[in-house]
Amino acid sequence: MSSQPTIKDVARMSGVSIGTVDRVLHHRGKVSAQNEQAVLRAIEALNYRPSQIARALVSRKNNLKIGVCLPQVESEFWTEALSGVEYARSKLLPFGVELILEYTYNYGYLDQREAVLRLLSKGASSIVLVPGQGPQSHLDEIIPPEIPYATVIEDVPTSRRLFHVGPDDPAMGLLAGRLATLYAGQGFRGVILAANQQFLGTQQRIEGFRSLLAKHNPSAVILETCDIPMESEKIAYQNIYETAVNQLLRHPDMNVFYVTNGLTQWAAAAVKSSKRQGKVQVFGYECTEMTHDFIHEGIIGATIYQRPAQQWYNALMLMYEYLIGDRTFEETIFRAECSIMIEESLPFVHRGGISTL
Amino acid sequence: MSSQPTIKDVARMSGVSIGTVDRVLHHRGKVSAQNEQAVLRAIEALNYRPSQIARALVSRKNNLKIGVCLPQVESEFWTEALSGVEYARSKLLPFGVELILEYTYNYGYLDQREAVLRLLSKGASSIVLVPGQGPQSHLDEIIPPEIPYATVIEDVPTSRRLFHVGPDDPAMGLLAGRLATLYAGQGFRGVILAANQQFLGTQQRIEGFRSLLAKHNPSAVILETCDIPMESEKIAYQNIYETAVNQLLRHPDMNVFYVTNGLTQWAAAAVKSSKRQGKVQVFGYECTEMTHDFIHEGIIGATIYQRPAQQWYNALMLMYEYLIGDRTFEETIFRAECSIMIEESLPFVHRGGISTL
DNA sequence: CTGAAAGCGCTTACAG
DNA sequence: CTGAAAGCGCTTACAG
Repeated sequence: MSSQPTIKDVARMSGVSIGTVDRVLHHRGKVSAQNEQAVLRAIEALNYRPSQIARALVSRKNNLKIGVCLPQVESEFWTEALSGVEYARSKLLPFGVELILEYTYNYGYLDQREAVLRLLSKGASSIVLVPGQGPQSHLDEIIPPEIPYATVIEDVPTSRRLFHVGPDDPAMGLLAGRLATLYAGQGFRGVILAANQQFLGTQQRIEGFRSLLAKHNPSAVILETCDIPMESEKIAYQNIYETAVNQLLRHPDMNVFYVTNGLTQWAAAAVKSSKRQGKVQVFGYECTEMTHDFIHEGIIGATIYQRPAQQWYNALMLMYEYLIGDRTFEETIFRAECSIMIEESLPFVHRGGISTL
Repeated sequence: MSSQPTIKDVARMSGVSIGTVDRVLHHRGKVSAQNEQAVLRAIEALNYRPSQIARALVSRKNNLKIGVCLPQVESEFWTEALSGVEYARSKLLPFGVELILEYTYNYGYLDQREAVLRLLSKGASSIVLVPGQGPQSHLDEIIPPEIPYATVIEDVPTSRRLFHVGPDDPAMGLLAGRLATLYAGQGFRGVILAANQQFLGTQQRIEGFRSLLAKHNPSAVILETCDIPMESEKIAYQNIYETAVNQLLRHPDMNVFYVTNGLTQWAAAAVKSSKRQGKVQVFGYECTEMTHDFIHEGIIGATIYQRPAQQWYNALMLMYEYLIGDRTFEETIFRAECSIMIEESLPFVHRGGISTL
């Protein structure tokens, strides 16, 4: 029942001033080995934990700045990611933390370099970003070594990133395979529409999808795997739509589309316009108003929703906890919790936002 | 860009001391009408919001006490609920909020009356609880009108509860029906094991389950619906196990068990011991280490996991936000987000805790 | 290397 | 009715 020990208790117990306790707490300044030991012992003995509240109150004046960098493209996926950032901002503001946003406009790393420089010039002391495409080492080269950073959505495991928050792509592929198999059953004849095939995640999803079929639905046939060019999101819409239309014409007997990313709804639109609904069902990812409707209509059988807002929120909170020294990472990969969107599960999922409201 | 206004800014703008501002903020003490107006105007003009951080630091001594009342029964469901309460406690403690726990030992309302009285005598100024069985009005009678309260898991919509956090039972029934249909397909021959049939939620789940079958799997046959007595959780384990064993003997051609609650794993155990795995698949609710294993073995096809820890955490945070005057409720029902547990979705779900880690 | 002091934004006695 | 002061537990200059 006695209240938590404070820095004062530690100071008294170890016979030093609270200033010195603070120094050993943060490894800043010099402390004699003797005093350091005494303080460490006292912390241990009292099981002292610094008060986040007091820390936050003080940091009201230092103003921590976390830089955020994500693609600005016209899609609901990134809009939703942004809403996670905004939510984190509102939670962090009272703790004296400022979020600074900069955007990239394509998935390249040159663009990203510019964005990172803008963040740094605005005073960001740490960064959370979606890595662009480029050499594995590009993040380490772009971001100065004293700036801690973390990745979201896409990982660069060989970089010095502090941690990564993102989906488990191989598992997402397996799950998609299972759902497609459950709905399409034995007569499975599918076409894969693969966008962003240069991304490791896309490859892993396809691999997972195929391996589930191989194991649990051996009679399933994959008629074709089509690459969807993705220079921009808008062009990608058209590309996938047209590709889907063509595939439907080419394969009168197909009954499944598997789309490897959030473009799922456009393949569904193609199915609808071709009047093949009821004959062809779409499986893919993410959750928008359109996918919602297509699921109700039965054109989309299921999607797997990776909750980008939640991922961004989690990533920013983790970075904050790290910055205030409250958190270390033994495990550096944090997997997104995904939701299975089928007709009967729609009522359970808050679309477009954070679940912890 | 300029930082948040503080109480000092309000004081300066309205030409009074911060003490006076504080008085109007909390309607305590007497303030001249003139000064009160000035302060109110300044608050409005600056859009001033008191810092929760500073407030928390001051109230290191606990002023707020939230009473919590839940069943203490030997089951992983309630253990998990408790872990949500503990998590909320750890988050709330630094803000000077104390959670007081009292348990009920059966689902009756007389027992609950005692628990509530104990909470009140310990100084609870608000209550969050799982309503016991009894007349719809019993909560309003048990809990004094000046004490705000909220319900979790089970609702009493006609009471004056502030809000309710709980699962959407009809939808959970539909979803279970869909999952069973996807796995069992056309030759569906099922037995329903219904525990706690006196609960409205149980009835709604069964209703949902049946109606999905009627609509999407008309050839499905429900062989029997068995009531499982639930005097205590431990007795219920045995009851459902024995009932399942008997049903397996009676119906050599059955291939589905639908269990209406967290006892799912015991029906699965019966299937396993009868050596009917591969022939009979179980569908039901919640997620424990045992269900996890049974899903891997294919004995359980799917469960729907309502995340009791998350529900409790959400409910307590909502109550806190209400108490500090930060929140009003236009909508009073908050639906639990449920997860579909099938073999391929197991990697996505953190079992037993809070997802926002 | 170390300590004393100021201050983060608020609440709570205490004096007028 | 009102204001000035002390203090919640920290961090950050500033002096030794």
